[in-house]
Amino acid sequence: MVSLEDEIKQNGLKVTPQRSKILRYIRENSGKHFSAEDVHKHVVIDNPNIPPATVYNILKMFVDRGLINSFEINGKAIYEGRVEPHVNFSCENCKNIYDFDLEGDLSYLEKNVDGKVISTSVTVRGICRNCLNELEASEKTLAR
Amino acid sequence: MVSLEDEIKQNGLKVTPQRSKILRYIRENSGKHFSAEDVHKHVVIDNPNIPPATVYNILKMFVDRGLINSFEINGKAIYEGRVEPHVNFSCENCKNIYDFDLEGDLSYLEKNVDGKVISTSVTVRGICRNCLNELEASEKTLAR
DNA sequence: GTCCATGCAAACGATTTGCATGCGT
DNA sequence: ACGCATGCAAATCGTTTGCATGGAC
Repeated sequence: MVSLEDEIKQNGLKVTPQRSKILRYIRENSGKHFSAEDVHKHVVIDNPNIPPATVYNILKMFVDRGLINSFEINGKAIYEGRVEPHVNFSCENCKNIYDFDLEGDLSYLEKNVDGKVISTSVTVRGICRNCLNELEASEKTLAR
Repeated sequence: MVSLEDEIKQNGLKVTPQRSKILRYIRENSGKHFSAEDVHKHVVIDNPNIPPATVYNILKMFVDRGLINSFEINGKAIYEGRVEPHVNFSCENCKNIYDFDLEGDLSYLEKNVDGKVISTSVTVRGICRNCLNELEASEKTLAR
């Protein structure tokens, strides 16, 4: 069994409490999505002096090493523990991000790509089910 | 036949020279990718006083109306005329973006999505063919 | 002991906002 | 003529950089 600390070391990085804590947080919430600020807010609890810059650096390193995944939406980088391709659905209304699975064996994503692939993200902008329901409800109210 | 100006009008927007020029530029270079700054540089030729802010506003409106597509990479918004889903391959080395086609009927992308889809982008980070070749060549040179 | 990581402050760059003027309808 | 669009300046926000101190190996 490979610990998070081993993973960090195996990628040529030194193990520090900050790095362990950040990787653990993202990995243990694999279906969730975090901005750098979200991660900073979490690490600050145990580590009151850690500046945002350090969190930004650590996150970027983890992405470069493939330890976590990231994509950008609404002008911000979003980090997640799920590294295999899936759909990140971004709701224009509530700004939440939801994961959905892709169909099939995923090879269709990279079949025509000429070059070396590091990571693949599918981002869908739209209106989520919750917001659709609420918008529908408020339209009915207005129509009364 | 629907002109670009008609398309703008049909989406509830007023037609102005700035808007026509921007939409035409992006649509006539459908396989290319533009940052807001790229677009601004082009419009400024005919329109020396147009501020970046106006270009940003126009681009964002076009995306919201589905007239063009956009995605974000390396901290910047990128605009393109191709609105149907395809692969945007971003080379970490040369920073160029290349289009590749997706396989099949594309329904696999949104099959599991619960909500209303506005747009779908597939972004692949990697190293492009050109850079792979150059990197390989320079490794051989070093090994001599 | 050496080198890399952290902590901190300041800078940066892409984008947004507010407001007066101008133009499309 | 009305209302939205443009032009302009300033502000905002996420992120990056430079440098001194501290901790991992």
